[in-house]
Amino acid sequence: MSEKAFSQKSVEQRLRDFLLANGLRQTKERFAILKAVYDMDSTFTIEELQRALAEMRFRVSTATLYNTTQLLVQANLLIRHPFSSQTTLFERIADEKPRNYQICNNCHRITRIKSKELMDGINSYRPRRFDISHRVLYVYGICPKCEAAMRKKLKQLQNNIQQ
Amino acid sequence: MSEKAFSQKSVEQRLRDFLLANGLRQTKERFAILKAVYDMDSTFTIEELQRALAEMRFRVSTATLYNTTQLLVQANLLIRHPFSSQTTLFERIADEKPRNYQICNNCHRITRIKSKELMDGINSYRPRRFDISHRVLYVYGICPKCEAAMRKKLKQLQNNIQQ
DNA sequence: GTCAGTGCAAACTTTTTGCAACTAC
DNA sequence: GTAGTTGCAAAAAGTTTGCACTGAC
Repeated sequence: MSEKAFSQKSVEQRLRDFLLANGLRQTKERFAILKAVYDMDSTFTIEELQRALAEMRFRVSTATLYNTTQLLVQANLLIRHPFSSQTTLFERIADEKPRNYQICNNCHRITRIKSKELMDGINSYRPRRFDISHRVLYVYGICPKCEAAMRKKLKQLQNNIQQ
Repeated sequence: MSEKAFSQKSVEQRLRDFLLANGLRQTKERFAILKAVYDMDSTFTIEELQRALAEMRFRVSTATLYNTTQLLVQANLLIRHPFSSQTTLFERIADEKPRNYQICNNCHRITRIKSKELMDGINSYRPRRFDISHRVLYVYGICPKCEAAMRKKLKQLQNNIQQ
């Protein structure tokens, strides 16, 4: 599915189309998981997704969750994130929202970048033979908090040497 | 370490400085691993790094590899990638090289994007209170190969329905 | 009725941890 | 000498797999 077609259909319809196009079945699990995914408002893990479904009184096995999230990623309804070390983080694909993140190398805190200029800069890239679903930018560095902490530490060390 | 200071020092010197600034020891393991990392020319896993070190006749434990890669990431000498599901992929930080990747949602093939315009668009973002080490852009979508395959599949399906 | 999809549990892979031994400072 | 580091092995965490059962088509 191309980027432009995004907001024109409901996510349920998009899933239906995807399943049909690929000869896959329309199971209640898949739609329940889709709903749960779109009820989450930030990034989430498989485990959190399972808890959310449990609160909806919908039990699904872990295996199905793994299968289905993979499927939703393929259907461009879900995005799979890098940040964390062990666990995979997911996030629903919510149309126009810019997906630009700032990540601290030290404390690993993640913040969204809201810069129209940056967004435009990224969106200006339009390859000919590659049907883009979405773009994600990660800006790594040291956040102000950690920077201050490091500076302080270094200063202490220098004082120790001088003594 | 700020972006500008990048190419001015050798990687060994940068590691030395980082260790000093943080009161950490200068062990032969850390420098051997750094060398191995900078001898790799593409992305690599922990396991591949261990093999590379073995070829250098340098044995290190897995635990040390995990510790040290984490340390190198903090020192802005190494970057930790998202792509793969299970295994973490690493890549050395090699200065000016653009880190813009195109990833197929279907076959997961990764290609580097070489677009000066895009690079400039991304680099124009300069936050005030965040010391950037590097930027990574991931452009997700469907590659031409998979697009063709999907189109074919859909066509076949439609033919089946018509029969 | 058939076969894709699901649940369950076991297996597997990757990463982390605890502790004794080592070594940079 | 004394911590910070390392190696080893065991444990933990996350993900995948095999198989029997279920339900979408």
